[in-house]
Amino acid sequence: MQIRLFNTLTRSIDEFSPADGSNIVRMYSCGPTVYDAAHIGNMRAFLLADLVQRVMRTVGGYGVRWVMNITDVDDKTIAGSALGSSRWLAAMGKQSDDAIENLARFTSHYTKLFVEDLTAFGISSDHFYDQPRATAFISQMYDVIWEIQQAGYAYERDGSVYFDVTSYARDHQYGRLFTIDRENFQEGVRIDADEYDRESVSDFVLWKAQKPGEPAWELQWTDEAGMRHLPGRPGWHLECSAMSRSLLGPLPFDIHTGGVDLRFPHHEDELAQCCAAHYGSDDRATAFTEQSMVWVHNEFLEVEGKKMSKSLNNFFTLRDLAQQGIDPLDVRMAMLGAHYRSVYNFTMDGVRATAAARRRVQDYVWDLIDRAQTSDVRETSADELTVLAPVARALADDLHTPKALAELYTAIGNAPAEKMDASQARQMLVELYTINQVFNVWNFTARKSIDVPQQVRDLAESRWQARAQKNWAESDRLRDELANIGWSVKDGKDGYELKPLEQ
RNA sequence: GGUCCCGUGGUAGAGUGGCUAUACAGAGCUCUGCAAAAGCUCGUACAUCGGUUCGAAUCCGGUCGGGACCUCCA
Repeated sequence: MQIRLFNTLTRSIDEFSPADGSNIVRMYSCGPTVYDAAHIGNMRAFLLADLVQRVMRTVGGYGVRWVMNITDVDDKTIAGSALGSSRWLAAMGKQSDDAIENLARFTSHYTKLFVEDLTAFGISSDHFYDQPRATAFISQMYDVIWEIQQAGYAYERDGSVYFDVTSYARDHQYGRLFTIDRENFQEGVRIDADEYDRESVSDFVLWKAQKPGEPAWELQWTDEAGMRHLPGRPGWHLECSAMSRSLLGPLPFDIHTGGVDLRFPHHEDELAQCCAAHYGSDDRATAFTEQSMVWVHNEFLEVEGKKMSKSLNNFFTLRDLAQQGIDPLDVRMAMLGAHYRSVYNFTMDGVRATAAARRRVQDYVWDLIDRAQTSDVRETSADELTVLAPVARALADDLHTPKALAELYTAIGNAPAEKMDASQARQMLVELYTINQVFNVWNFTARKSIDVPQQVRDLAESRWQARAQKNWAESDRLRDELANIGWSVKDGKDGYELKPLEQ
């Protein structure tokens, strides 16, 4: 099915097709900086990335080569891993004298948490082509810097190397993902000019000089002053340029995802680097200078109508929510209830409502499995869908998950399980299973049989006898007794069903 | 200061010139000894003030409110 996506580069909803004409979508997603556990705002961005790649597979029928970077070197990770840091945890082991090793221990701790969070959030490790760490691609970053220098857009100052935005902007368009008012740039409220000594405030760092005690790698740099080694570490944008072209090249690849805040400066600078490096490389004759054909950005979320912030005490990680008894998959589905390009208002009531809706559909799935007398179902092509075709169409239309869910509920409402025969139920299961390859919030294995203690069985059996004798008082008494020990009983026509009471 | 987005029923959230999305919650009904589940039915919302129009939640302008970006934040 033809997929349409809003592209920040063109500012319009465009029909998607892979740049190289193949059936493989090459996609790069900005991942986390691993200095802390990811909060739900971060998770929304990763969910968008997962949604894109799942829609590409299931609705678009493509194969996907999906890369999500893990940033394991930056100011925060360096500060957190520094000797004597208050953020160093016992779980990270003992600190050594080697700053790079400390950085690696610190970041691998949070990388592990991150991978666990992804799994809990319904994002499958199997779907990744790679989750590269920045520090594993230092030499590829040297190459990018070298090429940018060859193109004439890099200069060194006090041991740091900067990207010369002014020169670049003379030759190429700068401000493609975000309208930049360079006239007013210097009046900006958050310029902290003392941090860098660069020629222009709009220049950004490619290689940041080492400060005492910091982990550092050696960049070999040659200019009019000769060749020297610059101990330092990569600038923020550099890793993404280097890793995306290393793992997804040749450029352009197809889709780049991230949060709206990354449009500028991060993504703007990233694509400028790729473009600049291309002009300094040996194969500049090749036609493409573009990094990615499509750029997809998700809006932010608010919490109870307010910006999420630590000072407002509304700052949540998935782990915080899990401690309050909230299933991460309910959070996933709640987020999918809002379009990715609109601000999503995360509320506790909203998640509870979503949990109820999710459970209702899950019960429907289990009812279908009972009817179909099998849970052995496979994914079908999105083009083969019948009753759920409108769901797939909504997903193909710029990932319109709220509309897709509405269509799903409508379709389910039109097809009650109790009116289906086995083959109808099987067909519906196949369609739901296929759609769930995108949503990934429902379970298609048969309803779990519950271990019922003998004592409970006995009480329930006595109650069934009492009912048969129309001894309603005794029956109700036994129901209360069961409730007291945590079990509910649901009467059917020729039997009853026992379930543990919800906590 | 500059650039830009948004304000919809109790809640969440689509729609974007005429045809009351959808879900959760709520009410009524069917079924049922009762209960639960399931199914059916219902509620007529679009910040505010003006304007354009036969007709506006939808277009235009003002006001109020929330939010984003403007160099390391998803």
